[in-house]
Amino acid sequence: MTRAVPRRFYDAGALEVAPQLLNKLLVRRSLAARIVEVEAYGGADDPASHAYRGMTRRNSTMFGPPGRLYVYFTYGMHFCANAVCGPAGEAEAVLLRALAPVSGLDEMRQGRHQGVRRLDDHQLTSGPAKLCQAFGIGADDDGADLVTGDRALRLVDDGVAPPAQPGVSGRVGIRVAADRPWRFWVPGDRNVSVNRIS
DNA sequence: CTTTGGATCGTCT
DNA sequence: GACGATCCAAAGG
Repeated sequence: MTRAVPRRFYDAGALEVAPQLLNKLLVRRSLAARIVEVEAYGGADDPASHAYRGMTRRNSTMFGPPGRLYVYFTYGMHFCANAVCGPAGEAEAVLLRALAPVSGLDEMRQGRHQGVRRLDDHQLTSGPAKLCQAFGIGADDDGADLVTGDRALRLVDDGVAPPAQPGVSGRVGIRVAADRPWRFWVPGDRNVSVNRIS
């Protein structure tokens, strides 16, 4: 059975919500994929967070109510997506780093028409920018409500529990506070983006 | 197999 | 004006 993830799920801080997000499903129309890797980002207390230096036009969704999607543009060509957590104003969020495709693989493959070579299933959503390409997530989806599905993006629970003992490591791709063990993944899943442990 | 560099531009200093 | 919560292809061992 499948049920929507309720608003109160996001009330806790990002560090608490992040591992609970593992094995939940991201759904958009006929597309569905299981969350297998995430990272927690704090607010004013986390130097690696976009919210560290206060609210700006770019990060304002982080400062809003929980349960919404914070989408940002980076490296001149990539989007990444986060689930906003905690009370409004705290500006905490969980970055979706990797998914395991469940349905709609052909459409995901189309969204990711990059090079000429054929992509294996486990390469469709195995990275924060890749999963946005596969799901067609862009600037228009910043602020999307994951509970009401106002942009067709929802998080649902199909009964698969989060792993009792998730993989844990420092966060990827940041320079400051990289030692905080705030990255979590489903052990053994082939879609996890980085397999180095540190 | 690992390492490196290019792409590409909105955001903040 | 510098730099990213990245990805990919090409070069190197």
